[in-house]
This record gives sequence, C-alpha cells and structure tokens, in this order.
Amino acid sequence: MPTIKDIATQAGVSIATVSRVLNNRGGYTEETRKKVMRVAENMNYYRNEMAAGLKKSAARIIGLIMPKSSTLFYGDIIEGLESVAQQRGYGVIIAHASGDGINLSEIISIMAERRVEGLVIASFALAQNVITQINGLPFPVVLVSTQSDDSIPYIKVDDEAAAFDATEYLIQHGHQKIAIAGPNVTDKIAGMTRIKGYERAMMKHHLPIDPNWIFYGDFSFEAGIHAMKHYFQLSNRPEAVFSVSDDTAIGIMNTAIQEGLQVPADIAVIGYDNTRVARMANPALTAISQPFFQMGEKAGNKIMSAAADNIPIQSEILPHTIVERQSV
Amino acid sequence: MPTIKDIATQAGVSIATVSRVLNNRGGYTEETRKKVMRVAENMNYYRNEMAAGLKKSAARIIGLIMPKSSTLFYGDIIEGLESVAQQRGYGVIIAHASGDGINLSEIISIMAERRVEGLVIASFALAQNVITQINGLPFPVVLVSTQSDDSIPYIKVDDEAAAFDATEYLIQHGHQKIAIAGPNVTDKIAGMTRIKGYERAMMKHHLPIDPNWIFYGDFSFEAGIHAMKHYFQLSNRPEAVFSVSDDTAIGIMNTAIQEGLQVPADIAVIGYDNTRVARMANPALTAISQPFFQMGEKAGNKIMSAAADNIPIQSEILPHTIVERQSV
DNA sequence: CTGAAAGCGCTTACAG
DNA sequence: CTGAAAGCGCTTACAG
Repeated sequence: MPTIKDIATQAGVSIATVSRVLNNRGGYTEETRKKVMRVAENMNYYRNEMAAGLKKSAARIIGLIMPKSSTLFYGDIIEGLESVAQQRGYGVIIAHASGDGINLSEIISIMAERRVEGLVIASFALAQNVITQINGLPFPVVLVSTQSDDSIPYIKVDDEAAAFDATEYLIQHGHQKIAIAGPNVTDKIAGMTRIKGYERAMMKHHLPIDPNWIFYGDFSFEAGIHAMKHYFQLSNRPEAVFSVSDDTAIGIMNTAIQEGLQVPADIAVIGYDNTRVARMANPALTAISQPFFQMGEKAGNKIMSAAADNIPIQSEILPHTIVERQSV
Repeated sequence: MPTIKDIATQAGVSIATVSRVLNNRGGYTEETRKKVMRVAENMNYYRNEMAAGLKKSAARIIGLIMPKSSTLFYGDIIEGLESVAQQRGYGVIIAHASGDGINLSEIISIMAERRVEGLVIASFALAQNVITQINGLPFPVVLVSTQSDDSIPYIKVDDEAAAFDATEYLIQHGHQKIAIAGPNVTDKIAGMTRIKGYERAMMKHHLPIDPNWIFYGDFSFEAGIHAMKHYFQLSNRPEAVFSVSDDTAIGIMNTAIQEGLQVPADIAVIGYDNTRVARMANPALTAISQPFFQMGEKAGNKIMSAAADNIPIQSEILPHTIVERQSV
C-alpha cells in the first residue's frame, strides 16, 4: 500500500508537508494542498492508523468484552457503544469470553496489547485475580450491567429496586400470591439482589412468601418452562410471577398457555430486560426495561472522556422503567 | 507503559534479546529467559501490538461491518467470526453502517486505515461506488448473507432454493392456498429471490397464486401484523403463509391467534432465519434455518487464509435446513 | 548466545 | 510555507 513517502515523491514535496495536508494542519499553500490531495487520491492512499497511533500513543480503540452465546441484549450495548465511538473516530474491538469468565484475564491482556484506550466489560462476575489485573491496567475500565467491589466503576440499573418495583407492580394489580422465577443463586449481582427486592416488596405489603415460589434457574427460556411446570404441581399455586429475564418469562407464559391457562387472567407475568422478544410474545410481555443502548453509549462516552482528561470514571445507576404491555 | 527498552535496561540485556524471549524465538540461555520474563512480569508489561503490527505489516485484525439496529441474527455472525479469530490471535473490530448503506464507503475507509487484514460485510445491498471501492482494496473482503455482482465473494444460503423448500414444505403438509409475507421489493437478494422460489414451488405443484397473497414488507414483526390483517380482509384467504423472516412470522401468528384463529390448524406459518425467537414463539415456529454462526466462522477462516496465502476467496453457498416445530 | 542498527509509517518540534 | 530529523515500540537480518 502507498505511504506518505510515495505521495511525497510523486508530489515533489516532503513527507512532513504530506502529513500536514492530510491532517489539515495548515501551513501550506492551497496549491500544495491540491497537489498532495490529488496524488493521494490517485494512489488510493489510506492512512496507516497503526503508525499514527504508535507515534501519538493513542490507538483510538475501545475494547468490549462480553460473555459467549448471549445474543440477548448485547446487541444493543454494542450498538450504543459503537455509535458514540464512531462519532469521535474511535473503533471498537470485540472479544467474547466464556460465560464463566475463565479466559477473561487472557482476553484483557490482548486488549491491553492492542492498546485500547479503555475497556468495557459486560455482565461478568469478576474473580479476584481479574479485579487485581484490572486495577493494574493503565487505561480506564467500566463494567456494564454488572458490578464487582467498588474498585471498578460500573453502569447499571439498581437491580434490587427494579425487582422491588416489578413485584410491587404485580401487587398493585391485585396479585398476592407472587412467585419469582429464574434467578441464579450464585449470581450476586443479577440473582440474589433481585430476590431481595422481591422479598422486600412482599414484606412491605405483608404478603407471605411460600418458599416453593422461589424457583432458581439460569435466566433462560427453558428455566421458565421448568418453573411453570414446577408451579403447576404446587397446591399453593402462585397467581403471578416476577421473572428475572424476558426469556424466562416467555417460557412461563407459553407453558401456562399450553396447559390451558390464560395470561394474565389466570397467571400474570412480568419480565426483566425488555429485550426485543418482549413485544413479540403473545400476549406481549410487560417488563422491567434496562436501557442497554444507553448503557453502551454512556460507557463509551465515559471512557473517551476519561482517556482524554485522565479523570477517573464515576459509577452510574441508570433508571429502569416498567414497560406495560398485556401480560399483567 | 513499560516498553522492551525498559525491560532491557532492568534486565541488563539488549532490546533484541528481550524481543526474542518475549516471542519465544529461541537463541538465548534459560537463565536469560528467566531474567527477562521476571522483569517483564514485575513491570506489568504488555506488548504493543501497534508497534509489532507496524513492523510486521500485519495488524491481525478482521473488520466486520453490519447494519444498524439489527439485533436479529448478527449476534451469531459476530460470535462465529470472533471465535475463529480469537483462536488464531486475531482481533475483530466492529462498525455499524446505517441500514441503507449510505456511510458504508466511509466506514470501509476507516477499516482500511486500521489495516484490517480482511473485511466481512453483512447484509448490505452494495451500491456501485462501494463495489468499486471494495475491488480496489488491498485486502480480502467477503460478503455474508448477501451478495452483489460476482466481483466480491460471498457466503450465503441459496435464498431461492430455501424459499422453494419452505413453500413446498407447506404444500407437502396439505396446504394449497399459500401466501408469502414480508419481502422487500427493492431487495434483490433477500426479497425478490424468495418470491421467485415461492412462485416456482407453486408453479411446480400447479397451484394458483392470488396476487393478494403477496404482501410486501420490511422483514419486521410489524410487517407480519399488517400482513395478517390484510389476509383477514381477503375473500380468498390463504391457509398457510411463508414468511421471509421469523419476526414477520411471529407477527402473523400472534395476530391470527388474537383474532381467534388456531395455528397451525386454521393457518400454518413457516419462518425464515431460525433466530432464537423461533423456539420462543407460541406455537414454536417452524423455520428455514440459516447457519449464521457458521457463516461467521467461515468468513473468518476464509479471510485469515486468504490474508496468509494471498489466495482469492471462493464464494460459498451454505446449506439451509428446515427446523420443524409446531407452526405448520 | 547476544547486540547494534535499520526500518515499519507516521507526527511534530525545530530551523529556516 | 517547507523540509530534515528524531522518535513512537517493536522485529529481524547481520555480525560476532
């Protein structure tokens, strides 16, 4: 590929002048500019960002790491991040780590080697060695839709409050026997906190909780199917379910409907995330909405600002909302 | 950040030796190796890929461009691509272009500037100027799930054959009055070809086509809703629908069910893509399956091979299948 | 086994 | 307004 040296030779100027013209630095005649530009176009020149980045010690790249097989809502995070990056001439480089975060450390190293100016990590529970590694990194890192100890900034929704609101929403719609389906016990962020919020809402309204109503799972569609089958066998069957993901909620609804129940008449269901499957459910799913696109945008903006001004990133709790549809 | 020069000073060797050790090039004593490695770790050293890439003229990056707001199946393409890339130490850098491909040319330039070793472009109808630009690029480009003229290699399913199979599947299940919903007239790849396949299947089985059965759209969920509402008003109502996307198929099913119809008893529906929403539909959606993950893998492998051996990429038609569920 | 040196393609102070 | 030169952090032939 042609370099500025080739252009310089062709145009009969120095590489310094070529560089100035190409970067609009000023300090050359209009005639020089035209000549250089013409030659550059004729040669089909593309500037070498690696060389420029090396010289300027700025790769203009943001890294994004997320769990494997999670077409869930990551699309929106990617798009939000990439849109603000593109606006400022940044690129975003993506890597998937296994869901358990085993190879996370290795992938973080690769990002560091590529000299990303910042890194956003989505939805992992971070092991201690990874936290240590992150704290030693010479560029900003921000967690999205997850959190760890306070050493790493995060952008997320208040899961406990959202779970509380979801449960209370069900209560306000006349339900008393309310179950919670899908949370993972070992997940301190998205699992336990949501159970807490659920319990707090029930407590506040003096509603008893039947332990059988708490059905653990892995946030999946199948978990919803299993949950509903489990509820069917209960003598004290719940009349409403707070589901910790949209997928799980849909599994619950489909199973209930296939068994002859009506949603929401016989059993009301509220989901969590408000991914695109929510409105495609039948009945359309009422759900807690997490602003994923916005999370991606915020993460990108915070990183680019932090990289530019060398200011630490502040954590941020984003507001959740309830998108009302037909399942409650 | 520390450089090999810092390590060299600390370890009391030359930068050449540091480089050799760090790259496992051999040609040093075990003692030297240990000393260098120890110093490198203590300094929290991360190699600078930009510098290495500049020197070796190989960025070890693959670019991926896809349309905005398309959480549809791109997740799988990304994962497939990224998994093979990661295996070979490549990174993947992502950019979204507006759906109409307006800013595609600019984004391709940015990819070229980052010296990607290859580029995969998903699902765009390419304008002539973009085709010209691509043909002038000094690295391999491959289209995924779309195609243009024969100058650019592609990886896709045979849309016409798949549409033919979908339609014939409906016929084999006893349906005669078959509609097609959702295709975009202006889309030469995913739109017109699928209509052709549909028509060919109907023709082969001597089944008449009522022009009212062909309902154009944009592959969206809403298009399905509109399509079904349209079919409801027909005196000659179809008893089965071939939908050009899963989303559109679900729009059709939900609308039909809400109006009291049974799926598939009153109206059978077959989708296209087999994205994750298909099995979450109620009834679960029978659909043509496109192997998106595999497409991403193939694209990545072809590009890395082409970049390594400088061999042109061969187009490839991947087999589609019909995933049978409950909607037909 | 090891080091000095050239060079990848840029940017940018410095001097004129 | 323009150019010569240094330098970003590496890799790699060359010489010893």
